[in-house]
Amino acid sequence: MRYSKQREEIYKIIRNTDIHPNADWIFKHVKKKIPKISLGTVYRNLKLLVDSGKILAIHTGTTIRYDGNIRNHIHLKCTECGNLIDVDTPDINVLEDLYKNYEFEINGIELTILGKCCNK
Amino acid sequence: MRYSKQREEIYKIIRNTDIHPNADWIFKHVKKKIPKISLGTVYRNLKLLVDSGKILAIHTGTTIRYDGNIRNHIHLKCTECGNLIDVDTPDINVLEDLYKNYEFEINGIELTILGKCCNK
DNA sequence: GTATATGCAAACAATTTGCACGCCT
DNA sequence: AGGCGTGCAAATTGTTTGCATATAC
Repeated sequence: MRYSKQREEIYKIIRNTDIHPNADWIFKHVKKKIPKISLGTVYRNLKLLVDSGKILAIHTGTTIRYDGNIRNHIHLKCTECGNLIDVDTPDINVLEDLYKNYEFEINGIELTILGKCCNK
Repeated sequence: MRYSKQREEIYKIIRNTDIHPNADWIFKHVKKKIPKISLGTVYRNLKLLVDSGKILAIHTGTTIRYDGNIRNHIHLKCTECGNLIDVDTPDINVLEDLYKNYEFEINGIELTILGKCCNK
């Protein structure tokens, strides 16, 4: 993968926020630095960053959201405002143990806990 | 909510499968019973069924999938083929306890465990 | 009879892709 | 110089909506 100014900026933006933004939010923000960037480029780079393990894609709701924190963690998701709060994950080995009889090789988890946060 | 043949068939189909189908799969299957049904009707009824708590919507991946099993449970999701396997959930009270200091009122969870199932 | 549900098609939103050009290496 | 990355616009995919007609109650 070759260096690109666009990809670097996109990555920086994702690393520096905890709101778990979607492609459009990222697009609007990269534009401030690189006004001519196109939405297609944002999507292409997001895919590259996810595939290379630099960021995570969160499939919750209708749009894909992105997370610069690639440590295992859990999201508390507010059903009212969609807000996602990062919390620590219990050790993945506990899960391996719990489901060992399903012949399923665990390599990650996506846990979303639904409820209401203090904004509502 | 008034009775409709269409909604009844859609609900039956979802109850009688464990593949966690998406709207299009459901559409194709209802058509066998009700050939003139439209995709719009399927989507409208899926929303009604979700809102009335008869089925669950699973937001994992790019398309919404539906689940006729409304008991709390966890999905083992294969990253290769997208297959979802139902497994039991640890008591939700354990989670309430674990995250009580976030001022977050838990009312549900969506846990997807990623890995490889025995098809691959 | 009246209001809700339907079928159809058009609209919409999120994401992907083809192509000519530009810029890393 | 060569090839990967970009900008732009058009294409795709999944989902929603407006409207006239049909159907439950």
